[in-house]
Order: sequence, then C-alpha cells, then structure tokens
Amino acid sequence: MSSRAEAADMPYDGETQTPERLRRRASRLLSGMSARSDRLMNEGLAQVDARKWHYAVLASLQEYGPGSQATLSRRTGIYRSDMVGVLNELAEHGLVERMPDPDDRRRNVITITAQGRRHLRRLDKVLDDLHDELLAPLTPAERDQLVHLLTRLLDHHTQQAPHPPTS
Amino acid sequence: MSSRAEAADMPYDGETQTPERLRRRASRLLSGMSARSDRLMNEGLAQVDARKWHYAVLASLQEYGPGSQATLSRRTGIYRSDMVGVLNELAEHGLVERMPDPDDRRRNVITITAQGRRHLRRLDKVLDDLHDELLAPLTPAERDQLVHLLTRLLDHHTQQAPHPPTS
DNA sequence: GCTACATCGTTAGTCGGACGAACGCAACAG
DNA sequence: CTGTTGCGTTCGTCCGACTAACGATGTAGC
Repeated sequence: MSSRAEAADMPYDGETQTPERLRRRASRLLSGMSARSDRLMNEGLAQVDARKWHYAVLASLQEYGPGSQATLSRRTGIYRSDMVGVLNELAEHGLVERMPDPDDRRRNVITITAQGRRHLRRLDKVLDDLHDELLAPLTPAERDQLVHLLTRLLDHHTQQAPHPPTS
Repeated sequence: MSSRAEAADMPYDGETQTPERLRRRASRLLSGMSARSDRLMNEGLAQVDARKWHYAVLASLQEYGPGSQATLSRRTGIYRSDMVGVLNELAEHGLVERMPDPDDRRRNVITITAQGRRHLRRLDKVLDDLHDELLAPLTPAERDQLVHLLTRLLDHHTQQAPHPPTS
C-alpha cells in the first residue's frame, strides 16, 4: 500500500497545485515556456508595429543578402504561402524592395532597404530587452547553457528530420 | 567598412542557412523545440488513442484525488471550456467517472477508475519513451539541467503572472 | 426570506499560426 | 516541342488557446 493510494483520500489544497509528474515533463515545460515567450515577443514587437516574422526576414536579408521569396522561405522557416503577406507588410513600410529578377522572370528579388536596416537594428534592441525579461531569473552562464542545450536538441531533431522541417 | 556590409555581396549558399542571429534567440529555440516536442508527443500518444490532456487530467486525479471540473481546470491548466470535451472522451473510455456532487449540485465530481489508473501507468511508460527520444542527444545530467532551468524560468513567469496563467 | 453576487458546467464562436492544394507562369532538360 | 520542376500567389483547412454568454445553483448581506 505504499505505491498505490498515493492520494485517494487527501483533503489537500489540491485545488491549484499542478502535479509534479506534469511539471517535470520536459515537453510540458517547453510548451509552457514557448507560450510565455511567444506572448512576450509578440506583444513587445507589436509596440514597434512589427511581428517576429518581420525580424526573421530582415535578419536573413542582412546576413545573407538579397534572395527570392522561396529562398527566404527556406532560410527563415516561414511557409511560402505566408511569406507573401509578410513581404507585403514589409514592403508597405518601405523596409524591403520587391523587384522581378531579370535573370529568372519567375522570381522576385527581395532586397533590404536602408530604412529596413535601421528598423532591424531597432528590432534587435527590442528583442534583446525582451530576452532579458524572458531569461531574467538566469545568470549569463545559465542562459548560455540553456541556449546551448536547446540548440543541440533542435539540431538533432532537424537533421534526419522525420518530419517536414519547422526551422 | 568592417561593421556594416556584413553580407551585401556574398554569392554564398545562403539558400538554406538560417542566420545565426535567429538561431541563437532563446525565443526561437523554444518555439522550435516546443513544436517538435508537441508533434512527437501528439503522434506518440495518438498511437495509444490518447492526447496529452488526457494524461494531465489522469495524473492530476491520481495525485490529488477526485475533484470538480473547475478544480481540474486549475490543476492542469486546461480551460474549463475545453475540459468538457476531454472528460467526455475519458468517460467514454471508462477511464474516469463523472457524478453529480451531492453537496453542491452545480458540480460534477470526477473520479479516476481502476481502468483509468492502468491507462495512466501505460501513458507514463509511453511518455517516458517519447521523452527519451526527445532528449536523446543529452546526457542524464544535461537533461536535469534543462528541466531545472526551464522550471525556474516557468516558475518565475507564472508567479506575478502579468498574463492569465497558461500552466 | 429576499436580493445581489459568485461559481459551475456547457455551448458556441473568435483568433491566430501552421500547413496543404492547386493554379498560372516561366525555366529547363530531353 | 514536351514533360517536369520551381516560383509566387490565392484560398482553404485544421488545431489549439482563448472569450462570451447562459442556465442552474450556491452563498452572503440585510
């Protein structure tokens, strides 16, 4: 009777308490933190009138130079279906330029503008601050640990990818 | 010209490469891993005809004993709107029993059945295996580190919760 | 005992993000 | 010239998190 009957008769305050078994599960921790993180980033970026995809695209353009929409899709992990809208928004704000590729008339060449670069710098600042808030309880060393661990996990799972790539 | 012009003219294979700046962001790592993790768990659990909410509810019942639907909602983080469906499914399979509370006729008292306990044990096994797969590239010590770091983060953010609780 | 308010279970619906299907167009290989 | 492949785009689907509202019931103030 030691293993079973763990609870069965406890007038506990088991009202608001989440079971340890649940709390410890890495999958649940990831889900929870991802949700929190997403909200934080979304709200933070919304205050500068941006979304996380904007940042992804701009950063990709800055680091690897201009590219077609399909290329950007692969680099950022955004579905090409959704890339259209993102680029529309970015173009409306004058952050990127979309021009037909003379060498391949199927493609659009996307280029980041000077204004886009400025905006990107701003977004980088914003994201840095938001991540400070996100990782507040961790020391710099611990933050590195976390990033390192997650990176290894993600790399492992994106390699012999049994699923369509999400990154 | 050392700081700028990072790319601007690179015939790189920047086709499939995701910028470091993106890869390093904890928020993105969390998002990515959460997505992978969710899929893995969902598919794994689907093979035993279960969903993750089922596990959450059963585990909660096992650890803290019977409770009303609202109580379960608070314990597991499932919205009470969605709890109805979950309990319907569990009840259909005979894993829980839903009876009106004689002391408070607004409430239903949810109790786990013997079959429910068996099922929970099974799910625990399944989840253990899935987590082994999820955390495959990490040593046991590293897995503990990860869980520890994430737990601290989540606890911090769920405390003076600026948002409605997701846990 | 009556009134005002809070809680419970439930239904329905919104919202956003990830993803698939299909189309017209252009390139390219044979 | 023909079949195949990649590109950009539109539209639609699926799912999970979340809100709104309602009837039924409990509870507290007076």
